[in-house]
Amino acid sequence: MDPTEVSRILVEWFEVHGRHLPWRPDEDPYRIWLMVVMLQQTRVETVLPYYERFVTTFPTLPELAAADDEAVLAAWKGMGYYSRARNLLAGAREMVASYNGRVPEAPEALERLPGVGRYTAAAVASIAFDAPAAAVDGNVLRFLSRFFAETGDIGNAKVRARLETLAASLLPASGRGLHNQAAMDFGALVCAPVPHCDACPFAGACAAFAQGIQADLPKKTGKTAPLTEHHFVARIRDADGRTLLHRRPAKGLLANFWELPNVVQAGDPVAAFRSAGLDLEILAGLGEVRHVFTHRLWVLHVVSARLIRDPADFSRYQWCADPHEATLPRAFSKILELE
DNA sequence: GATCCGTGGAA
DNA sequence: TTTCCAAGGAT
Repeated sequence: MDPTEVSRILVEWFEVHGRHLPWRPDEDPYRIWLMVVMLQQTRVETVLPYYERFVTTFPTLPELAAADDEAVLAAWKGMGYYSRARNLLAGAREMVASYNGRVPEAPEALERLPGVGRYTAAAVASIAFDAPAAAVDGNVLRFLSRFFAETGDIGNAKVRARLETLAASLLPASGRGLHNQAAMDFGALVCAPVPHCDACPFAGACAAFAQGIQADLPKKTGKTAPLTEHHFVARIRDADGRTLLHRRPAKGLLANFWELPNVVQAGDPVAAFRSAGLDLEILAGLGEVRHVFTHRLWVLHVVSARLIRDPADFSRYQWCADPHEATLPRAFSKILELE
């Protein structure tokens, strides 16, 4: 099938069946950049309400650039991968400092911004400026690997390069943003992990379908199972009913977020917390909470407790009257729901 | 290249 | 219940 024909069919499919995101061709590149970043590893349905909330809080690029870290994270709260929010803020400030407060048009310039990789640069440049760049995300990789019967591992760099070349060969002479959106949405809705070949306009041209191997593609290496970690978590309240919170380290998992005090499970809770500098009287067991991250499974053994004396260094602690109002990560808000 | 970084929906 | 994995990027 001719590349022009492939693109035409994709765009026609998109016009009828596609999920049109809340932007217009002439809309603010800032909003397109924001949306594309939010969509990284996150489903469209999940993103939409967050997007509305975020652009209401930060309607323009200069307003985002002028915000502080806390406000941006608060607007992002609940979407996960929080480095995206920090990079967004850093990127906005860089655009103000180096690009006259505008989103740069060239994919190469975009890719130099924090949090913008090859895919995001191509998506923003094509959608906002009709740049000739192919946006190759997971959906497109799936569609291409099936359409061309690429049986190599899509995690392999050479295989990836082949598929990116094929993606570029499908780009139309104009309307690249529409083409890219169509290809991604087609991969999400039709050429899905479980493919809907009965509803696919390419069934007669798809090399994998011809061989009956479409369900086995794309090939990818198995991921390692998440590491299981057991923690004691303490719901510690003072005489006024306030809950003790602890600020996580500045780097790593859930960096800088407030959490309920917790320690790796070792021996009994009293000894484990004491080795972390907390002298507690355990009042009761509150149950168990499980939380899965991409590469980690937390099994949280929750107790209620009373603080016998303040920790020597209280700088990373605070008493909180209403922890439901704090920006606690999901793993810890689950614990508040135990009671 | 391998690992880290969240969360929630679907099968 | 478990498993997969989604409009990926940084290190």
